[in-house]
Amino acid sequence: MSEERTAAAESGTRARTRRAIVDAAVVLLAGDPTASLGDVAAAAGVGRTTVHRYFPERSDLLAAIGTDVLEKVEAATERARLDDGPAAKALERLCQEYFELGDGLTLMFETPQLATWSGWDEETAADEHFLRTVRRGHAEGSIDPGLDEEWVRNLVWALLYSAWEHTRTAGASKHSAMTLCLHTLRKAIAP
Amino acid sequence: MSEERTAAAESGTRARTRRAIVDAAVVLLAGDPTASLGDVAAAAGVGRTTVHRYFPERSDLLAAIGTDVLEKVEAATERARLDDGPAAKALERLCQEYFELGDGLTLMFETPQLATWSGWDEETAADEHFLRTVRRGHAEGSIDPGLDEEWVRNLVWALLYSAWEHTRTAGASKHSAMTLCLHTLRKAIAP
DNA sequence: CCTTAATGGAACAGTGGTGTTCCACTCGGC
DNA sequence: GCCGAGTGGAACACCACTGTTCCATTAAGG
Repeated sequence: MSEERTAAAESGTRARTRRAIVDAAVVLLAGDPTASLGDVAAAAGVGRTTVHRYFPERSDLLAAIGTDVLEKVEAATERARLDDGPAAKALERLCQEYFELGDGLTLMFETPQLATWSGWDEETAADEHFLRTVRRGHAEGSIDPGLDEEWVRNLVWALLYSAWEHTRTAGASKHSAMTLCLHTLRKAIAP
Repeated sequence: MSEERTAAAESGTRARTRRAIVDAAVVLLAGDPTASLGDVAAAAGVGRTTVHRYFPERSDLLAAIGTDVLEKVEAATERARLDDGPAAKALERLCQEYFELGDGLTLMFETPQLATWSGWDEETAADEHFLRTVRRGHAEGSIDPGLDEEWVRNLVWALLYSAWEHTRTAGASKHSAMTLCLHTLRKAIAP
């Protein structure tokens, strides 16, 4: 009973290789969604054959990436403790957590297909929690009631994406980009 | 002296066909940047051969799209009369003009390669005018001096993209999306 | 140390988009 | 009605990526 299970539990080595491939793919595909599997393999430092061993088809890799990013989003959402304190402050904390997703941010933003690939067709727990928090902000008066939930969600993602791009193009530090992002968000959602 | 010139002047029919192809390509590629030339031809209602007749290589079509969108951006920028009145108001007018770009907006936002394809490698007149207006806003006190020009530019594009997406996903009307966009921009850039 | 897991590389067939050529067709205007 | 510009479609070679198989080599780990 040391190993196997329904689908999980891989030998340490395999788990590590798998991670290397997924991580490399995230970075590479964020920059160029059409990158070939050969490129991914090279970036991950493994042979193309190995990539196919772990992900028989391209779509399998995409699905794995989707699941991976989703997990990170869910984890970040939990860390933000959305139910604590004023809703507006909660969204700021969420921004800081999400910002750590880095290139995963770009993928989420420009490749909504990833959503369809992996499990989450409909609303995810994180998304639902987000929208609920915005409504709480409307009720308690810390978020402009003129901005409906979906718009606030779009806004937050757009700001995060902009901030991430700002570090890549304007060469700004992650910290200063985050400061601008939070500053802008705070003013935008204030009643 | 009825026709030809350095590069312009096509027989009315050719000009119309050309437009149909470029317009269809903008809409199609905004939705899926990997769409094949066959798809573009079908969307434009012409044969694949015809597409190649006008644009020998795929990159030629991309360049044409880049030029086309760029022209529209420049025209929209002029219509916004950035030098009139308070800079903050000028940016709001610019937003409204840019919003009319529709799918061109998506392309500009997620396909910065288009910039490289066509002529404008470096700063364009529109971009320069935009940054100058932001600086004017800083000086006259209508724009938050804590937000540097590049960030404001990123912000405006991100808001526009979000608003456009908002009409496509949340099914919002163009008008309500624009209202949210302007409302958010106004608060975000206020000192 | 020795077995097994894990890997890399070569070689292959299949696929889909690309770019080209050629020819027949159809308009619109003279 | 005629003519040529403009077009569509078929057929073709080409190429990059994909997905598969097989084998030799390496690293892990008991």
